[in-house]
Amino acid sequence: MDTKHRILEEALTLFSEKGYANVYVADIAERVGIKAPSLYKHYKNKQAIFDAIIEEMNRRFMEQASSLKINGADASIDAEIYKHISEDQLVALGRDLFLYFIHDDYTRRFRKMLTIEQFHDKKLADVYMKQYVDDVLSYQGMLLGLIASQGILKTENVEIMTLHFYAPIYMLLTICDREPEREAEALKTLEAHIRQFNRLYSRDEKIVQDNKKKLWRDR
Amino acid sequence: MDTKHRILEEALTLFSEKGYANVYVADIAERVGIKAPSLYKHYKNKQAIFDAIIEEMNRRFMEQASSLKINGADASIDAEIYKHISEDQLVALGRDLFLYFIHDDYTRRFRKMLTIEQFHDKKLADVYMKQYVDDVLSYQGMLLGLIASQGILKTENVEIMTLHFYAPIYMLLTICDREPEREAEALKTLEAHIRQFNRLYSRDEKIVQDNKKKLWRDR
DNA sequence: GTCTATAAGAAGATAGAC
DNA sequence: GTCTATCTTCTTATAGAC
Repeated sequence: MDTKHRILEEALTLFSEKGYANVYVADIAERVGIKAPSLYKHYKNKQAIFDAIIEEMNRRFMEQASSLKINGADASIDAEIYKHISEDQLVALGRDLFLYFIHDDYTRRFRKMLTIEQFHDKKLADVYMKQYVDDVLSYQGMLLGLIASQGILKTENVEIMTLHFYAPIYMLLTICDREPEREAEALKTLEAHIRQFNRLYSRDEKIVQDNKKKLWRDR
Repeated sequence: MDTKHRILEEALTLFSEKGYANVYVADIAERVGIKAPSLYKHYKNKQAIFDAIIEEMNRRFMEQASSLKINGADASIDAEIYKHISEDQLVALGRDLFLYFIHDDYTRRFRKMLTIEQFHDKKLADVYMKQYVDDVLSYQGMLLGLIASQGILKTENVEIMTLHFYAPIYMLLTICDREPEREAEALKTLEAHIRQFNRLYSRDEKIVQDNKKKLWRDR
């Protein structure tokens, strides 16, 4: 990897651990394996490094969003997929979302950095909210809406249903960001949450019971 | 208010807005109306001011916790209160919790400060989690457990039920901490959430309860 | 307890050789 | 592009008068 990009990588790691103000240009340089003054050949100053990180994140985020839109637009395909969704698939849906957020290295570091710096700059707070709250609710809402339209779920308010699905996942995420040692516990809670969510929102208790029996067999 | 305590107040305000590293001793002094060197007659150094804030928060928190325990211990009184809880009262319960967290000045500033500083010191992360996640879940879980034991709510897993009740509130709280202009929207969502929560967990929909009762007894 | 003056040191950034 | 040497500025903290 070229030096210019390695600087961003190491800076992001340090910013996510200590926050912008507590990271010194010399720290970043040391990690890259150069001296501080050399760093100024690649970026104008410390702030420019931070800005470049935000810019790269925006780029990645746009990419992701546009790829999601392509899938989301073709609702006929997604509807087919979610028509016969089982409880296990719903668990997998939540679990995948959770594990992506927590294990994807770039996402994790970027989220931590935003958490620290969000009150320093309102724009960062807005980016955080969009990326980890609003857009996820919007996307998950579309999926759950599809499932509901298939008559599997109750005809409650879909927005609130999506909140009920995602808010616990978000909470477990904030727990694991701060106390990574609780990840195993969080995964158990996550599964219990989604199974209970499914029981509550299922239109037919019998379906739930059948799924349970099936689940038991499949173990 | 005496100077020593005013220093804590102004420091907390500044730390919650900019983070420890971006607040200069001279900033705190200016707000108090003295010069920086005078501040050192009250506190040994900048870190001592921060530590004193944490200490005072611990004191307040202990007070609160012990008063909660006193009420919580006398379950017979609480049970009486929650025996005939209505949906509106449940909405009020969630709304009060939300508004306390968001409008209590000390709590709000302290939570913001912890949010910024949590990754700098693991102890702070633990304090944050205890105060805004674990202890709230524990207390709300006790209340909802009482209500459930009165036969009003479904006999689902109470821990998960509590997560379903509080996680959306927590999420709305993080939204409003970052984007205060969304408070009105958040309050509407909060009410819709709790009413839907109540519908989902209410037993009086015609649901086959006999098997579940058996399950509950056999635990 | 508050002030002015100032020491001590940290950290960002530049100059100029290689 | 990287280095060493150095400048500059900012910030904490102390000294000592009042």
